[in-house]
Amino acid sequence: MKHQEMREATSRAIMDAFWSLYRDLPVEKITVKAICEKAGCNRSTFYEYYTDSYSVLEAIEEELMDYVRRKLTEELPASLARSFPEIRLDAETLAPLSDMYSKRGEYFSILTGVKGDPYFQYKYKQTVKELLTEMLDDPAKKFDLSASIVAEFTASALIGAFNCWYPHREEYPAEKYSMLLVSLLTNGVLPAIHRL
Amino acid sequence: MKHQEMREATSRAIMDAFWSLYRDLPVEKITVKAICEKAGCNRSTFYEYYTDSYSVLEAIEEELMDYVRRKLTEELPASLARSFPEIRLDAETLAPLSDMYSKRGEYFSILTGVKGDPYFQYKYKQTVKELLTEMLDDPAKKFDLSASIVAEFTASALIGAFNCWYPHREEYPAEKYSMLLVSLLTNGVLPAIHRL
DNA sequence: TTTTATCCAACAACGTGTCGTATAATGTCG
DNA sequence: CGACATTATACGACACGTTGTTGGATAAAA
Repeated sequence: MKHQEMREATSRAIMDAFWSLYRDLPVEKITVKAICEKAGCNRSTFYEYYTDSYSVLEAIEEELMDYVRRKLTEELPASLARSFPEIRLDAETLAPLSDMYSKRGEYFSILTGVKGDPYFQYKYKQTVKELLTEMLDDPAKKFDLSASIVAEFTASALIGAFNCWYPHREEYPAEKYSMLLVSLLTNGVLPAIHRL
Repeated sequence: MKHQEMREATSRAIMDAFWSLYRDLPVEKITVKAICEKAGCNRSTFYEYYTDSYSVLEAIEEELMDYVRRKLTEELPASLARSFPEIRLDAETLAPLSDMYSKRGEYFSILTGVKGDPYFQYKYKQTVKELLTEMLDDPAKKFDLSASIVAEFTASALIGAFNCWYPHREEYPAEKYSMLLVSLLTNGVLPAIHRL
């Protein structure tokens, strides 16, 4: 095997080992030793790739965020543009989103869950917020605190709702879920409660 | 000083020491040693009160949640009842909330922030969700997944919005903030964006 | 032949949790 | 009131595990 391939393979083995531990344990309980035993590499080797357990988590998050950024700032806007002139929030238009969640759902679910990483939530929300504020007509409003609060409100709501739905995605169809979301976003929470 | 008073004083000194460290550091960087140096007690003494650093955080959260529960399930419903027959979401009616946030705002801000504790967020959301689902007319809906998603959506949104607003509370009046929230809840996000 | 990836063993440093013991203040009971 | 038991805390010591580093060995790749 070539050296470059080996580096990537080892780096990935460490990431995967970390993740399989992270499914069950909080970060602080995950030792470098345990990671290396799972990854099948020497503990010294670990330190040639990462500085500590947390830096593995960061690397995983960074990789995921690259994926998210591609989906949210390239594929989704392109898909929305195709629905021109109106913005149709239907299954076809939102395909990049459902694709993203079906492929990486577990990562989101765990990272934003009870034993997750608040710093990931922060980064994720930042990206969602950027997307939302870019949709504003008036560029001056982008730095407005009200706009910022609305964006944060929305991003948090979407993440929370996803976390609630994801474990039940088998019984509760994705179609129904995204319709509920669209309704919540366009009409507000209070009307939705009375309509339940 | 009486023994009981001493116990409470020591316990509180440890909590306060922990919190003053927690303002700057993530939990995993907070050692029992550092807590005891700040609290001015021996490390052995620490273990007579708590099992580890995390259990101090839990105690702080538990105390805060008791306060939250009292505000949300006693004072707020009482205040809402006084606004009978209509539910007025004005400053006077929402006084228990603004009181809570002005007194414990820093705790919420840090615990639900970037270096915060996702488990606290979970517990906090649970309480908010309980409050929201209790407001439903039809008791059967309480266990409905849709209702649960709407509640989670709302609770997450409120927490996120608060975190965004809190650091700017001096420039951005609480009145304006709560009006924005009421508008977001009753009319939805999308109309609010166009109205910004 | 040189560079590179990994392995291995050993190291000091640090934090952890648990002891046993000491001491002083507090509470109880005759 | 005074003797005794209880309690909160202090102190020092201990074995243990994890950490991050280092120097040297091996084997494959360039």
